[in-house]
Amino acid sequence: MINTTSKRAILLETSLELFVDQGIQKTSMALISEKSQVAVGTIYHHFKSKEELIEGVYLEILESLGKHIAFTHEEEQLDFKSRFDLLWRKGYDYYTQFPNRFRFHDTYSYSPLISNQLREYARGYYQVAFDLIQEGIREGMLINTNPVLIMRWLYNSLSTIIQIKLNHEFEVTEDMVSTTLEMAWKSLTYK
Amino acid sequence: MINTTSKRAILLETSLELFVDQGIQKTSMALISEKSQVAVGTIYHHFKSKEELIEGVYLEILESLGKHIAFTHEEEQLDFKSRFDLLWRKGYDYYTQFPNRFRFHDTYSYSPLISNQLREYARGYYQVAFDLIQEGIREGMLINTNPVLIMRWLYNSLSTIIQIKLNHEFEVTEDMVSTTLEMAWKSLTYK
Amino acid sequence: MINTTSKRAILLETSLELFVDQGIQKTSMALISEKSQVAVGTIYHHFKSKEELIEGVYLEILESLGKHIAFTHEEEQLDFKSRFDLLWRKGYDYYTQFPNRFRFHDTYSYSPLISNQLREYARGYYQVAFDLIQEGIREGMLINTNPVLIMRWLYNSLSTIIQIKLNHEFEVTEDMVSTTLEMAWKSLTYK
Amino acid sequence: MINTTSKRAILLETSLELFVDQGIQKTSMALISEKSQVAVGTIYHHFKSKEELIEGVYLEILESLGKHIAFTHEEEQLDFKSRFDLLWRKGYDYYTQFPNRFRFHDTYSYSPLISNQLREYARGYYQVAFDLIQEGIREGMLINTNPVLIMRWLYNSLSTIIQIKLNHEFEVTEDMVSTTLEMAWKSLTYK
DNA sequence: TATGAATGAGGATTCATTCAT
DNA sequence: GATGAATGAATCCTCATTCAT
Repeated sequence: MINTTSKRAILLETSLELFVDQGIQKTSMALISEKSQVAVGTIYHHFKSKEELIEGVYLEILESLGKHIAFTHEEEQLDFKSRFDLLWRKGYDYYTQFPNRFRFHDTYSYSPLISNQLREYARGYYQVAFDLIQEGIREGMLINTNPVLIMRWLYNSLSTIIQIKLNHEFEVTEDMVSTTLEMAWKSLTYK
Repeated sequence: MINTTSKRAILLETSLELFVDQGIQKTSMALISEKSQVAVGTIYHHFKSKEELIEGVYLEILESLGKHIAFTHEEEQLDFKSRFDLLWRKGYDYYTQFPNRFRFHDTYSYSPLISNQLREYARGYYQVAFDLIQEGIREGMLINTNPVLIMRWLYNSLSTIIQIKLNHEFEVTEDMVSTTLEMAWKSLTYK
Repeated sequence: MINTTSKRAILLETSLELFVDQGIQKTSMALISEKSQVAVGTIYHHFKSKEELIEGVYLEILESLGKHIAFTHEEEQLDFKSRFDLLWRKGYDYYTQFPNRFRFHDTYSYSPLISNQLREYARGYYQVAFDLIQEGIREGMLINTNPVLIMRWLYNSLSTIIQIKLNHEFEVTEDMVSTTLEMAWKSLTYK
Repeated sequence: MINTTSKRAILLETSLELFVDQGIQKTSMALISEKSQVAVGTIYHHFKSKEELIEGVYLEILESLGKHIAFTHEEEQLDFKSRFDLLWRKGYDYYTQFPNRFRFHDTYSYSPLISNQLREYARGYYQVAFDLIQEGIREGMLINTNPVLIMRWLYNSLSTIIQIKLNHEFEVTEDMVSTTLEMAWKSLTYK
């Protein structure tokens, strides 16, 4: 049983790497089999189809992200701005720690390979972010516009700095990261 | 001669549509041939390979964008904030007018299907934006951080609202658009 | 396991036949698949490419020839002329028994479809012949000229009579075969 | 008219070179067009099809060979052995002077790309050789075996030394050439 | 569960040939 | 005659998926 879990994990990890490096469609099941040292037939024991494997990768990323950004009981007690910063930083940490997960999410989350239904379902994993945004609006801390817009805006602010970091376009200093966070905050608050 | 030009244009347009609707890799040359009413062999007469066709689509979009966002001589005379707004609005107009071009750019510009070299080359088409950003920093109108970061930030601000509009997640009002623009401006200026 | 071996053999045999009958290039993989009752994909399971299949046919022929012409321990004891005749006869037998193998070798062994490297490698299979030639020269039984020249000369002597036999240009009698062998011997010896 | 002739000649020469270098089937009409600087359509003005172009190359070679090996009136007066040597030498000269013609003939004259009918027809070009052989048999200068066998034997003797020369397997000295000629003569005569 | 040989539809690309200019 | 854009059948090869072991 432990082995099974492990094979599934190996497959997800190998697939993620190949998907990101050469694109999902160029990555054949045979290649995944070879790189992961798992027979093709075995892959199909764990995932009914390539589509399900892709979905598996997607969900794994979001589930893991969800766990990473969840607030502890203590953190829940912090004031709004602190939680806002904390959430953003947690997202930044997560994607920085797992660059391939970021790349996958950034490239494929809006591609035709991920169904709307799945995207919808995955929203649950970052409900915490939505809740925070809605609280902010309700309490007058954030500007009163559509939460979906704010959600995307926040993701894009994260994405901006992480893309630069991963593409090595120039060195990203801690200063720059906090600048970016401040840009996000400033743009979402009144004056 | 007119026909030749026209065939190339038809191919680019049809390809763009199919690429965006079903993904580049799922779009076969045979399908492009069928939808565009141009024989497969003829496609290869105009584009050496599928790869070159993809690049053609990419460059066409950016070249056309470049023309659209260029400032007229009169516009050049406007003050910084006016030009900042104008550029953002032009980008918004362009992508709103050509939704498929936006979708293509947003989905594929950072995928492995577009080479770094090509991306580099295409940068020339939106040099205008870079110039404006650099002027803003120099003149103290924009915060003093890396222009590439600001460039991406601006693109992401545009992308945020356009994605929502195109995905019909909710109705996007003119009010919302100007709010987004203001968010971008506010985040990039001192106080 | 037996089936696997068998499929490879069937493919080599079918390919040989088609290559000889209609030319290598006119023989499509689809046709080989059809005639051999082996799916196209399966062919590629056994041979990475058409090129490798061609090489497989070539090597199979030479390897089998090599086994056929090898001297037994007893034969090794015979005098030079006997072994010379024996080798030539063995070659004649082999190619007469497997006409397609002769045709393939005769048509393609010096075509651009067989790489120099492969040709070089295959030389090992008829090292026996080279050894005999060198012994003959050393012992003064054969004229003292380059062994490669003699090797080719011998092959061409064989080829002459087999071509005629296979093309049915006229009936080839045992008398004619031994005449040809004597022509070869006479031309390679002093007086 | 002079230009026309010239284009035809250029096409034949270019085709020959490409056929020999990469194989007939791998040589596309487009490539011939490019290398010869003659538009594709123009090729089809001179040759109805690729097949006819191949035949053109084949016939050109044999016709030219025929002219080269023809005896002058004076040469006709020489004794048999002298004419035998002369003919062999002329063949050797011709193919040495035009290596590609040799390679083409050697590779393709017995391939399925040259029809039996054409081969038959081309025989006329080297009738001179047949005549000499038949005279030799009649006069008791050559062994009494089938002339076709002798014809092939002679061609193969030529081919042996030319192949070695062209493949640069080792340096071919004049000594070696005359040795080869002597081998051919010795093998075809009584004692 | 695990394996990997077998499958054949489908993909990108080539190419001999035609034809309007 | 000369040109080269246009054609679409045919080619080599890939690949998701199945299944007997």
